[in-house]
Amino acid sequence: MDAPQRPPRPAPPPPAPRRSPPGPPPGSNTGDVLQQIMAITDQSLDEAQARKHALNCHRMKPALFSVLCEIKEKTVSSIHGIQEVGPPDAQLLRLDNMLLAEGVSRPEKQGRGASAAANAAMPGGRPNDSGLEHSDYRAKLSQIRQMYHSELEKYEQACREFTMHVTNLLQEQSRIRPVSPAEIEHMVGVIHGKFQSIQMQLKQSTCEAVMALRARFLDARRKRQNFSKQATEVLNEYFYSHLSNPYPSEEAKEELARRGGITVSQVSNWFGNKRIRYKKNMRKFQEEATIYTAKTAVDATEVRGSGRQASPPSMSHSSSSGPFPLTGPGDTLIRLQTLACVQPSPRGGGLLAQVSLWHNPKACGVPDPVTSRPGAPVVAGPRDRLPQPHRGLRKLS
DNA sequence: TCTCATGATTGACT
DNA sequence: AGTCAATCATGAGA
Repeated sequence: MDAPQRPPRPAPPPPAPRRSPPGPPPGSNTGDVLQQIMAITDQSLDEAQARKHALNCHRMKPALFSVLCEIKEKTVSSIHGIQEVGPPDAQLLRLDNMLLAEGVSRPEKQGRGASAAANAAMPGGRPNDSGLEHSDYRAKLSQIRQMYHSELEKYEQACREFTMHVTNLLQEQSRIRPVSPAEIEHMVGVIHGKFQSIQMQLKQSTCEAVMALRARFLDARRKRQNFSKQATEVLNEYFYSHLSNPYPSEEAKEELARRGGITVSQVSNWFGNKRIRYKKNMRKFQEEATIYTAKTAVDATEVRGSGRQASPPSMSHSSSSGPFPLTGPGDTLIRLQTLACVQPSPRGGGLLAQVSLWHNPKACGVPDPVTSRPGAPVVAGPRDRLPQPHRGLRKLS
């Protein structure tokens, strides 16, 4: 079909009925065309409706419509090119993968990923480590997940509604202007694309939130943070009340961790550090030892007085030296050493071995390192260490 | 800013 | 696997 010679707008292209209006035949000059247009605008509403109906019923209408659609499609695609269509976004994929790995993408019930991430984030990475931090992390992750899903649902709802609205609108308009199904589909694609970019922003900010959360918990493992006073007291109390054998069993460690609000790994670290530092510089710890052993003695007295146990059973049975009545640091060792000399253990190592290994490899008769030889390292060198009976003892306990 | 204390990490050892 | 010893890294106080 040849292009109309008159201006394309504002009148719809009525090829056939163009002949119907009275007046001069289709003119070749612009004046005639303008006059026709003016005539149309001057028509009453009824007349216009009638003409519209006539146009819709015209036998050439379907053919004309499809041709116009074709032309329009070509024009539109040449203008927009293929800018809307692109490969699946790699970044979006990455975000999806990360959210999936973090357990955020899953619906509310936590998946394995969430708990795995939570475990990984815990200091020591143990599933049973520190319920406090664990639950805190999970709670925050759950909050993020909830927000993410609620926002996602909102966006999807809005997208559905908007798509439906635009589709309806285009279908409505297709009665009066050339709108092909492909164009509607394209429009829907454009809308989805726009909403997808919004979704990506949502995913991105969710990822950021998760990363920040992880950083807070995961990096806390590397970042040194002083223990609370409560934790330090609990650990010190155990250490000084088990000075002859400061090797808590797994159960005792768990109990200490629970009471101090720290992890089992942290308890192990603490005891490792404490043993070494105590041995290296006993003089420095003398005051501390006095305080804590005195405290323990007071507690023990209270227990005897009330007939009740002050500390959990696992704390006292975890080490063979636990139940000894302690009144002071020096007193502790003297009593233990004396006892060890008098009563050698039938197991070969026994208390003597514990005491001598921890404080003095030469066992009895050696001055108490805490009281008599302050500052002097009694410790054997790293390579001439004696065997460690606590291992076997702990296995037996 | 310096120093000390202290929790965490690492490699070797048993 | 648990521990020791050395070392690192960082928080806290002077």
